[in-house]
Amino acid sequence: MNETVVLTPERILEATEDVLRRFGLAKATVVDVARALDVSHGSVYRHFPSKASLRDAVAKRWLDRANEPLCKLAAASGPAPERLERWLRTMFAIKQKKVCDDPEMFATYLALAQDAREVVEAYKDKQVDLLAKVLSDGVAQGVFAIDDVKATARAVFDATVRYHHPAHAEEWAKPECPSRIEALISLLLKGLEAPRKH
Amino acid sequence: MNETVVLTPERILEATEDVLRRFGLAKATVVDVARALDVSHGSVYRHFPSKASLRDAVAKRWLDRANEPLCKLAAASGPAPERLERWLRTMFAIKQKKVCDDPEMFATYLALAQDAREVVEAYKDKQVDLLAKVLSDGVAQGVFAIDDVKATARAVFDATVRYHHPAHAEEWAKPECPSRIEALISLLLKGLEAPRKH
DNA sequence: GCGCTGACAGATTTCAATATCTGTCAGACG
DNA sequence: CGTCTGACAGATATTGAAATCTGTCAGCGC
Repeated sequence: MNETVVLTPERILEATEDVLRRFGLAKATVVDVARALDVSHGSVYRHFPSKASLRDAVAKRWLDRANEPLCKLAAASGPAPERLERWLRTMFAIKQKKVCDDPEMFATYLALAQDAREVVEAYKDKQVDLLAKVLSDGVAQGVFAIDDVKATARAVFDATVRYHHPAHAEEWAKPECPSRIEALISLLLKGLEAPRKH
Repeated sequence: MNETVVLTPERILEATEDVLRRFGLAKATVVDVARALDVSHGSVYRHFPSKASLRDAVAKRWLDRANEPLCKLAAASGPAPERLERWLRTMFAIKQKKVCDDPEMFATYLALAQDAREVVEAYKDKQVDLLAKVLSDGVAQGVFAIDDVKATARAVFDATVRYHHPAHAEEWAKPECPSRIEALISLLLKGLEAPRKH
């Protein structure tokens, strides 16, 4: 079965990710991808209409993989404040890990964030939705007092931009970073909390 | 008196600012500055040891001018929450105005922020100090409950990064921006506020 | 037929020669 | 004397010609 290996979008994405990692976003070409797959570059265009769409698809896959732990956390149960804190810290950790371990892919993501809005916007919206889920759980539990959950989820996302937006990546390794994250999270939690009943 | 106009650092800075505005950061050269002043470029190097130091000095002047209204606001009296909100909104407005009215200088500032840390770091520290001043006034007034004023001032500064850091400038013109600022500020104020005594 | 190839036009990138700029300094000029 | 000039070396930027890449498509081979 499969005596001659078929060319699938999946295989192309795999090869593209390899090529990107090997040559970097700036140097990688569609011809390189085709060479890696041992086909003509015309064949690649049969599956993806443009180089940009190929790059976007790779980035989307990468983002989806990165996002998985956050989806799970948002779906979990337990006290909302703890879950929110955990969710935020996990998001920061994922980003920081990526920027260290997979710098070429991170550069790709950064370039994408700059000139191919749609994919990244959708991804952000998804994350805000996850945040909103945790916040509304907190409201249901009576531990958060929030008027407009969606707007507040956005506000939390905006407030933490410094620790998840790639534009600030170079600051994440600094020694004072953890304590600043600490202060930020506790300020935000205090702002979300419902007044205690005693 | 002053029959032959003397070459002062001040005059050089003036001319440099003009040249930057005219040609943009990428194209402006020390030779251009010298030409504008009708001296040889060697003379400019008598007052500034390098092109970078000249650029930094121009940016510092520009930042100081921009900062002035914020200093005044921090020094004012009145209820801290209102002053904090006003201070933040003023900072956002200044940045937004600059990016519209003076795009070349803003580009200079952006480039500076990327590769000449010191000047910009000092400027940020100053702003955090101003914020801390307002917060500690609020503590004195009994309207803010804050453990570590300095750390909280940093947290507020970090939380609002999206609306004052040049990396996010392109988002400031979007229509949903004001309502997101609204949500962010009210979340932060809620986090700072002392529990009401009734 | 279906999927792939390879040649092609136009756009983009590379590369090396050339020009310009940065930063220095010995000496002119007042 | 102190300030400024202008020539200089090395670094950086510009330029335009050649190479490469992107995206298309007619036609080959299974």
